[in-house]
Amino acid sequence: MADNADWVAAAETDPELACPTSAVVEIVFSRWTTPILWTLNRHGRQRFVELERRIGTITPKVLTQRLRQLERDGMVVRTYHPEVPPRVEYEISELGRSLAPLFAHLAEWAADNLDKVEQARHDYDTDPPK
Amino acid sequence: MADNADWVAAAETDPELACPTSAVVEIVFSRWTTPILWTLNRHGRQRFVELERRIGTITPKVLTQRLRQLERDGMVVRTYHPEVPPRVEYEISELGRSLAPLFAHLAEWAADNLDKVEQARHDYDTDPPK
DNA sequence: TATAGTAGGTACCTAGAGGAAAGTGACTAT
DNA sequence: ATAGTCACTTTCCTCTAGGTACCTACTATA
Repeated sequence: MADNADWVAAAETDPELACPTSAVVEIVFSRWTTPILWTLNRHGRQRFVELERRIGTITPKVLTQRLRQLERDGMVVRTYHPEVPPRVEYEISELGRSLAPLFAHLAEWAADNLDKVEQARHDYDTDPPK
Repeated sequence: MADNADWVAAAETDPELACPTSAVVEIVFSRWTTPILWTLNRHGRQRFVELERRIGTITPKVLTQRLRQLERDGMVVRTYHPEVPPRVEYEISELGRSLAPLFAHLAEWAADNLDKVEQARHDYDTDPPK
């Protein structure tokens, strides 16, 4: 069903960019967005510092930037509690959750094919062309 | 089927990065790779300049870089014909073609949800929080 | 008194990605 | 003799994503 015909058909919708997925790739797969969405989906509603600690290597500045972007795109819902100390909670939106099957698909492809990529890299590096 | 359980199950495979899809995202969705793979899949085996013209805005330097990377990752097959002028043909590999359903899935999500993202952005911009 | 915790904001800096433009080599067509 | 083709390569330059470090206000705790 999701075969070559789908791909070709979808391509017709945006002939000028030669790739109808460019827009969605920028939204969904720009830097840090997958770990953030993944963590939010995995652990449910959580606070800024929890997110920061779970992702591990992200800096607060960048985490804020990405969360704002995801909020603007409607993928994440931010709830501010005006307390002291301040409390802010982030959760994935319905739109964000609608990516779950896609992410699962991606994870499945990775499980099936990542070792092939590794193998190809090894082959290329041990016997470089020309 | 591809629901929350899949997502969670996949997450268990790489606890340290908090996101099992990071690796595959870098391989498949790094800059220019989707337009290149899309064009290769759409128009079949083709030469460097054809690719260049179809993608439109890419520079030869970057196109070469991305094609090398895709070749190393086993997504693209390069064939060199030592003629004058030189002739090089690129085609998508079997591994690359195995991404087709995933890309179709992505295009489907885009068709269903891109306008929601647009709407969310508009709402955010016309009535910014706080 | 001073320190920690929270959710950021701000200023500064650097590395690296990517663009522009020209060059290359070997041959062909005019 | 000159120009053109192809598939790059090289050089130079810009831009920006992202990192480091420090700052904010307010309170509870030691």
